[in-house]
Amino acid sequence: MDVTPILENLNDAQRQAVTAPAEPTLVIAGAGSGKTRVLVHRAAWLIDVEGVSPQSLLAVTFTNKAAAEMRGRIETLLRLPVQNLWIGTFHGLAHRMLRRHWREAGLPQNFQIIDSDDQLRLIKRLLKNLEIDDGRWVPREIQWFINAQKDEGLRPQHLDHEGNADRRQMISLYQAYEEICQRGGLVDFAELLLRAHELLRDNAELLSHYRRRFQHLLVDEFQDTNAIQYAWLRLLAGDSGVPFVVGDDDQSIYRWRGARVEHIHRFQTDFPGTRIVKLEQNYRSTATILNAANAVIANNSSRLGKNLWTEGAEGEAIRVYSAYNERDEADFVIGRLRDWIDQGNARADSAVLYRSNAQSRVLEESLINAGIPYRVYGGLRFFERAEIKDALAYLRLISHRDDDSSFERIVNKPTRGIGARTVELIRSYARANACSLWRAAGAIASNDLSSRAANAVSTFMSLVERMARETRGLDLHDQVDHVIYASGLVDFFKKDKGEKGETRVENLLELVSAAKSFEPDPAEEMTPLDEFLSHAALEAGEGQADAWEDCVQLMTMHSAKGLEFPLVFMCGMEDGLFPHQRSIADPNGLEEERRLCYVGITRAKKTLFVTHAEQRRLHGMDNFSQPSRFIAEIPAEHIEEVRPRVQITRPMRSLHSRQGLRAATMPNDELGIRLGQRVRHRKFGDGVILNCEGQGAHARVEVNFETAGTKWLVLSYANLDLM
DNA sequence: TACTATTTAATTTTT
DNA sequence: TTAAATAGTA
Repeated sequence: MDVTPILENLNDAQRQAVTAPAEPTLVIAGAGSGKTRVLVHRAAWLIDVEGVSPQSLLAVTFTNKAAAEMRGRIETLLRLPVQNLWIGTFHGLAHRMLRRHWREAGLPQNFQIIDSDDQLRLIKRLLKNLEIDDGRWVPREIQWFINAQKDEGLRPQHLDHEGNADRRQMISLYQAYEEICQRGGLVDFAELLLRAHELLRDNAELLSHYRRRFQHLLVDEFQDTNAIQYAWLRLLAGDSGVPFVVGDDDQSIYRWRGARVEHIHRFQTDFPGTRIVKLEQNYRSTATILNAANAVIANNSSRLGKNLWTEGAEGEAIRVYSAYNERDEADFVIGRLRDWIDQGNARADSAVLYRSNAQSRVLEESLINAGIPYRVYGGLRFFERAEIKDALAYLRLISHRDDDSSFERIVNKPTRGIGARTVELIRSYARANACSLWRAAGAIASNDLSSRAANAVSTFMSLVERMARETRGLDLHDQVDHVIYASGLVDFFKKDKGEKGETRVENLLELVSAAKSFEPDPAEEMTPLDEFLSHAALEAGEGQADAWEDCVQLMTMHSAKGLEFPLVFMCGMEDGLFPHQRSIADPNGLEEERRLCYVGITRAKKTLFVTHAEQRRLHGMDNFSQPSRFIAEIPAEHIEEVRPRVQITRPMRSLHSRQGLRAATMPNDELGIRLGQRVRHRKFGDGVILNCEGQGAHARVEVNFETAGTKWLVLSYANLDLM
């Protein structure tokens, strides 16, 4: 057998991992060390060389995109399509099992998946039903609580209120939420995992079937598995399954949503004799960038320990720029981007990273002004758009009349005279009789409603029945097409004035094409419609379109994980922003921020700019902050400070206040600025001028405040009062 | 029911 | 600042 294609171009460590014997294996893979590569080649090795049937392989990835990419790469390597190979996210795989064994899992055959938005609505409705004050019991917090419990594998009955009344209430809300979901055949994301775990745990036959089937379990991004995912994996592996997991403890950035790095440690005790392979050679970044990243992450405790190295060049120094404010910061970024583009580089090879989404705004404004095309990652995705969810709700109701969450969503959309009063009556009937809203509506329409309301309700119900009848037997996309018109949604959004309505209609039409290109899996026993609906919930689709255009990439550092760019900017590197204020006090939080910083730095292949602003407008308030402590953690020899501020001669359009304009044009002495002058600042209080430099718009003064300490302030922004 | 004024709160996000 | 949710008004 010729194994060259599978092993060529692998380094020793990679090869060792790929060809490891059938024993539990933990691959610690640093950033840019060829992690995905190892997984792909491992799968190919098992199939092609070890003769393992694709059917005996289970591969888990973090996102759907990663799953699709992995499948593609395995097929390319093997030069044949691999059927019967289960690759997917934990959620996707759990879903698959639940569909196959819905009966054993205690679910209705056509159970529906709800996303976090649906979940939140459901919780809000629940609170209203129980007449619980949603000011004291914040829906988001309840949602958070429920998901956190599920992530840990805990049902309400496992929870103890610990004598705490608030906690007791939370638990009973969790319980009530579960009952609603069960009645409506609704399954949220965490529930998929929890059910799938219970399914295997409580069904010895199923468990042994799957254990026999899946000999090899490949897991990507292992550091980001949560408790229930890990438990499922361990259960599935049993004593005979061979887990092969790949992860990087230094890139664990999702603790806040249940991920536990500790699983990397635990893996070694749960699977005695685990073989550990470390991938430390980096093929992405320059030595400078790697050394900087290594130095930063070295400040974290309890690491597995790993040092990235490269055979590549040292590369250029990391450039650090201190901006006056966020606009100056943006201007700086735009200037460097211009240089980059002028040198003939692709815009798409550059990325601007930030800690929180709010920071993108200023950058976007400047990019628009400069006429540089850009794309912002994140935000609403296709299947999350309101109009799409409306259409899906109709489809779901057609498939599943008892789906309360869909019922509520579209019962009066487009408006058909079923107002809050009527819906409230339906709700209370449903509550009293423990039935679905659909049934309640049917029961109530003939008795308890005013004739007008009763009429409206029965019109709605017969509309749904009619759509169900008329779409029966049609192709999926014809069903969708029929529903968006028959429901009146298209006309409803057409009436919306302006571009908004137009885009909504376009999106609805796009939904029809999505249905057209959707390929149902013949192996599944669901109807194509149900399969499409699950797909929509499980895979929300791409964010923005125009992915093909050559443009600058804007995203948070979280969404940058797994990506790489020749040119990278890390913006807003200030204490309070990054590390974020809410993480600073907690050592665990701070370490996670540091890992995020590590992720950010290691995105850069060649050039890295780090910027921070002395003053930043946040929530409408001016804030002054220190450069991020992470900057100080980068060894000085890798840093080059950029100081173009003396030459800046841009017009100060950004000045809003009259004082600002005056300060921008008048010489300092006329403003009364001299050493020793007492001044007052609205935030820092009283102080004395110690020093000053520059004239006009760029004049800065050093002030020693009585309470806030010594600070450099830009005169035109600081709004100092003379005393 | 729809529009407007007021209040409130403000990481990170995939499934 | 601003976006979203809520309360109040026509």
